[in-house]
Amino acid sequence: MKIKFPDGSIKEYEYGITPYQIAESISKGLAKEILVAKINNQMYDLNRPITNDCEIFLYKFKDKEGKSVYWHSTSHIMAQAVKRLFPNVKVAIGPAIENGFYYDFDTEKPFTDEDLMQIEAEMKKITFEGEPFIRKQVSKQEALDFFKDKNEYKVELIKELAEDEQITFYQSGEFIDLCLGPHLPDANMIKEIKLLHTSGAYWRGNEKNKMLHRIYGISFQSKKELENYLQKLEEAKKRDHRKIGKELGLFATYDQIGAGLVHWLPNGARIRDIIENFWKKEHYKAGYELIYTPHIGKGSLWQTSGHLDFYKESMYPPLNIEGEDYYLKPMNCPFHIAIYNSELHSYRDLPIKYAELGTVYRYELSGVLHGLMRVRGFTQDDAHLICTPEQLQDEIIKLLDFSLYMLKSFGFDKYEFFLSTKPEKSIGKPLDWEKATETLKVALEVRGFQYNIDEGGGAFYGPKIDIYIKDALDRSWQCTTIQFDFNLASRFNMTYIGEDGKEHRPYMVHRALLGSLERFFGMLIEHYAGNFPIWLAAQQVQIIPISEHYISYAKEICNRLSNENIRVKIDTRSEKLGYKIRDAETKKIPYMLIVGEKEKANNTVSVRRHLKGDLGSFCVSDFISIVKKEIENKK
RNA sequence: GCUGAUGUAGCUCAACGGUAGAGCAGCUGAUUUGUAAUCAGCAGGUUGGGGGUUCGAUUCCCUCCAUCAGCUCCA
Repeated sequence: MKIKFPDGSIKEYEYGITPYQIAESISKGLAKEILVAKINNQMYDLNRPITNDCEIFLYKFKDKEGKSVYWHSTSHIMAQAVKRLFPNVKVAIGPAIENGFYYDFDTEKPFTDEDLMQIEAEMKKITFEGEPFIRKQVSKQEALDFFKDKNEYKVELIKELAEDEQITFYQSGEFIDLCLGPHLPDANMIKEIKLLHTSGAYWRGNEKNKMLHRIYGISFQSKKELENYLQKLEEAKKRDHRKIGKELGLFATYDQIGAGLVHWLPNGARIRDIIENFWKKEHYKAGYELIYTPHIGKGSLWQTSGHLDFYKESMYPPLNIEGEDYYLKPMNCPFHIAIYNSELHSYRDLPIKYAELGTVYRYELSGVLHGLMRVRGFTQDDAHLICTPEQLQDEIIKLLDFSLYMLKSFGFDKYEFFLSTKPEKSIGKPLDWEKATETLKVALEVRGFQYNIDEGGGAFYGPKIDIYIKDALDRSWQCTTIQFDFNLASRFNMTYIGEDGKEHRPYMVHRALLGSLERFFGMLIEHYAGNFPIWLAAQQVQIIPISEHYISYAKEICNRLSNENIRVKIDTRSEKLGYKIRDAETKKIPYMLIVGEKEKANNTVSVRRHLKGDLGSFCVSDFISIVKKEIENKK
């Protein structure tokens, strides 16, 4: 048999050789590390004989494929442990996920933390027993017979498989499960296991189905890796915007006012003001007109826009005013279109770009609300771009550039692009959808951006490009969305007068760059862990007089900085220096200026940088220019 | 919305079927300080809201609200 390796080399092997033996023939080290193989695009267990000429890939834990198998096998071990401890529990499905694995169980009483500890201990026992994972091929009938009367979930899964499909069972010890595989050679390869938490999950994600109990966990090959992972979780917890938001007085929600309704506290509001000012300035520069529109509008408006047909479940019930229904706006588009339609437009006026920091209200299920990330009222940095067909492609490319410029300004420089296509529930002609999708695609390709396609993930009114950013912990967040919209233009009968003197239909693109100010702020907080760059910091400088004798000198400095538009305060409390420094550090104020006898005599300040410490003494004008430069560079 | 957990002072947390306690923050006073916590005193709570059981509830039960981990969905 000829076997081709990833480097292109081809070697001859005996019929029936296993991937493990092949790895062994290359090196003992490799054999020790590999977890799974891909044979002609099919994932193979390491001990599954190869019976054809093929191309082979071998995967280790560091590979996505390796991790996935490792975690999937761990989920089987978990199911096995659960079956040992709770024999009446039925197992449903248990895949590997991005970070670890889960398994869903049908059980009367949910798992407690003590149960998790017990299960974890049992899993350790199973890994010590080290039984091999054995792959068994069965017919559909055999499979059905096996699970009949035992487990309706497996029966349901099997029934959906094609008649002639190869069905496989995997057995480890006494535990047999329907499973496509592949798996690790044996349970002993799983070294470190941690069960993380439990939750409810509907069978097949459908709320009409029975609620199952899910256990999440993760496993690694070494204690160190597990510790690193847990540490990363800790780090994420420390950066949680909800925690930092409370500590720094950035934002709050209140029970008595309502869930998901955000209050921007003075420090957070100051940062928002800075973001908004920057945003407005850049939008004017980029040729946008800023507008403001109302928060409610008549039902007929939302009927025309299609929102009442396609978006009603996210809208609040109407307010009845003088016999007329008014709805809180879930989007800004109809208002922007009304402004456009209020006068006649020549092709010479286009493109028209209306931008608005528009506050919208959407009904979100109470269970999904989350800090600033998922709320019920939020402000989109919205804009609608209305242009001729000729301008379209160019405008989309400009938009991509503008988006990235904005994101970069806030310190985000890693992106992922998603192109979302026509969903099932949609309005508009298929041909329009095709054209729109193509325009977005071309824009991405012109800029050379790699992108993923989210099939059926578009909005009901058009295809879209979403940009996800990666933060300091490498987590992805959805930010920019650029959404095509052929439908509203025709629903509201938008037109412009062309060169030919006739009416034409313009194209419309709906976009939000930061997404929503609330979510974006949440991302900023977590990205910077609350240590905002100086241009964003609510307070930039804290002046700390060493004792009351230096307050007047401190005030002098404070005035000079204030006059330069630097956000500065003085700590006049009669506390020791260390106390005031600690306080300023805790508040994450970028610069502390310590002033005492020495500074007063020499007309200087002692500069301490947040998280960095003492930088030595500077004359005030030098300090001002350093700070101004830093603000200018958005560092 | 659903499953499970949680809700005690501004914050972090403790305690209990017999009307709640600490640290930090706050206030007052003393101190006048050199790069991450000076000392002392004071004040601070309808134990998330409502209802029930009980001689007595903050504790047990019900219900509502909110939060957390998920399911589902999205900016």
